[in-house]
Amino acid sequence: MSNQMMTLKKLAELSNFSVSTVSKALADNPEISTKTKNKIKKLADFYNYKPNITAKNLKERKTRTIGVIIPNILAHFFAKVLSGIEKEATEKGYNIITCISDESFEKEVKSVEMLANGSVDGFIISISKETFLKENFKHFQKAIDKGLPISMFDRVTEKVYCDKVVINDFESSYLATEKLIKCGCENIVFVTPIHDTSVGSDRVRGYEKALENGLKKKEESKVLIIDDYQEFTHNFTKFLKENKVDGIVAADELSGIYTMNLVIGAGLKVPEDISVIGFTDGILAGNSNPPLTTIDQRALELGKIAACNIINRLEDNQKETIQYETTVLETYLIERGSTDFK
Amino acid sequence: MSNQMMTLKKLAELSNFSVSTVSKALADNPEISTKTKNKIKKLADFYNYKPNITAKNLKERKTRTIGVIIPNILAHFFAKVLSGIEKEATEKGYNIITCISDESFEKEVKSVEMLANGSVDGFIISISKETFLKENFKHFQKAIDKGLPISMFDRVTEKVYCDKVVINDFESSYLATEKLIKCGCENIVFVTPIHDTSVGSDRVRGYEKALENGLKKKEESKVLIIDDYQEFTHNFTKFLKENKVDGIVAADELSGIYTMNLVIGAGLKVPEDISVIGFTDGILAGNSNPPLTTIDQRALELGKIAACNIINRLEDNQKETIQYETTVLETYLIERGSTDFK
DNA sequence: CTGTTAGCGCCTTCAC
DNA sequence: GTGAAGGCGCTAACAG
Repeated sequence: MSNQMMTLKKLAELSNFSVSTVSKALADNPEISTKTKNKIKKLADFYNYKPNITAKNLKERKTRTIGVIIPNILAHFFAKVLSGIEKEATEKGYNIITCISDESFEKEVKSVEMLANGSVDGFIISISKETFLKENFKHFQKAIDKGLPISMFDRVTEKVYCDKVVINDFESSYLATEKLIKCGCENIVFVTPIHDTSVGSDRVRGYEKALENGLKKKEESKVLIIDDYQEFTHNFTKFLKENKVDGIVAADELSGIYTMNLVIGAGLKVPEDISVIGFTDGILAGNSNPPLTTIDQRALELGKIAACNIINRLEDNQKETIQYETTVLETYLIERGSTDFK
Repeated sequence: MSNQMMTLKKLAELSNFSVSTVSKALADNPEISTKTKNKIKKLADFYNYKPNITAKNLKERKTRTIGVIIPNILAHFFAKVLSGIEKEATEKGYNIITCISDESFEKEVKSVEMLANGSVDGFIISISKETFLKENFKHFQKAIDKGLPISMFDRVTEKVYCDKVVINDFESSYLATEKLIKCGCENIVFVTPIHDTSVGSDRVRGYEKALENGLKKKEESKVLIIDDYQEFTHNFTKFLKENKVDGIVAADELSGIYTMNLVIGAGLKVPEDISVIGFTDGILAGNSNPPLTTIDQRALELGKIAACNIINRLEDNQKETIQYETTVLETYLIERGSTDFK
């Protein structure tokens, strides 16, 4: 904030009115005469006066700013959700302060605590991996107890009572697996870099259920967890040699593309030898070779709804009465070149 | 901001000390006796007291918040720069408010104006396409005149006098083109979706200069501008049929990948028939098929330096004396499968 | 119609 | 050692 800003006080001195008259005039208060209003408005305009937001915030005890805490911004999915949030927030006159937890519990806690000191009116959060591992959600509860509502998206937990928006991960994963089964795949593996998260486990369950229902002969599910891509490269290539695989469901976009490239690198063909489906309809999926069939994660809508949820909550006056809601978005399959009927 | 926050005043009532004593005690002011300090600190701890940032900001006339205005967050390059900014800012105790101009002049102006009312202490900006087209940079100058410094990155303009950080776009593009010439390419086209920007025109110049210096026979440069990808798909496919092309330099990552896919889609081989080089070492380039040779744009460092620039400026007291600087980062070529010696 | 006063929460003289 | 007072910039209740 600079110190050469025009203030009501200076404007009052310049115009020979009192501070409150100036304030009222600029607010178009009917108490003030048109003549005075015009005089003051002209002056304010001339000096390019803009009311100081910080002072206004202090007075009104709100900031019209939302804290957004996401695990990672390099994943296209989160970038897209963020753009959805930003758009909605801007339209409704809110700013967003973005913090990246980088999948770290500690950073997440710090970000919440730091922003809970009056910097924001509420939060939009997608939970970090480490937080799921620790099963420690106290920092969220503390914020809520302080009067700062939270709106969660995608990675959520039933341990915290607040508004949430997710896609139907179980069904989506079921759908993807079923699609592969219909394509004739009989040895389908599930690849996941997000095994510890809520969405990760829902997607595994959907995959397993689809196998259980769909395949004639009983086939055990195979879930390959990615902690480190280097390591995975080695392990998966080995796995491909030692096991029959004809279908892959990947829990996100990058792992889908990455796995597909490993398959191709191993001399196999996609989709002829192995079909691949990923999650998130991002920039990778549309531009890979072959293009990746995906479950659309509806990132923009997730962001929009998450923002609406928190803003409604903030602007609602009888806060106690409204129940918290979990919105579940339906998804659909976008068929591209990485899957095919055989 | 919630209304159930602990304040100095409440703490004063609870402890039977005055507000100023409580304030001093918590600030570890030596005037206060150790006994009182301990008593008050314990109480503050118990009630999880955190000083209200807004009030502090008003008092100190600063926000420790930086406004970041970028054209687009879905491009991996900008997401990466943003993560670099966020990291550096967080470490130095600053928050960032992010606005996405979406390449629109109007949104950019609005964002600057809105944040210039006391929401932020300064700006980090990468200029929108439309702003370059309009050649109107007054909104930046106004912010600076108000005492809000600006730090620009990547897309900059010499019309505004402020700190800047860029890569050596001319040389980088020269390098990329030269590389193709060394590979034996003789019909190299330049593809650009950012023709109107500073970086866009520098890269075209680098390409043209390299052609001029490197090719034996005089070959005219061919710059294909992408306004709309749909349209480009049609035009470029036609262009490929009607013209001899054996090398492509793309001004960013997506256009590189996209063009490569069009080449492959037309039945040609990369790199055997046509070599391709793009800009930005992003997630697309590393995972395409073949992987794309690129000029690394050093996004993380750009973000870090842009953040350092603005923070140094904000924390510097004899503002007048320090000259504005433009930092130019060297780049390097990351060779992958889309180029090859013939 | 206009001005005085008070207060949002914090910090910082200055007085006791 | 502790407290009272004033002010950051704004708004609003209350006088005049």
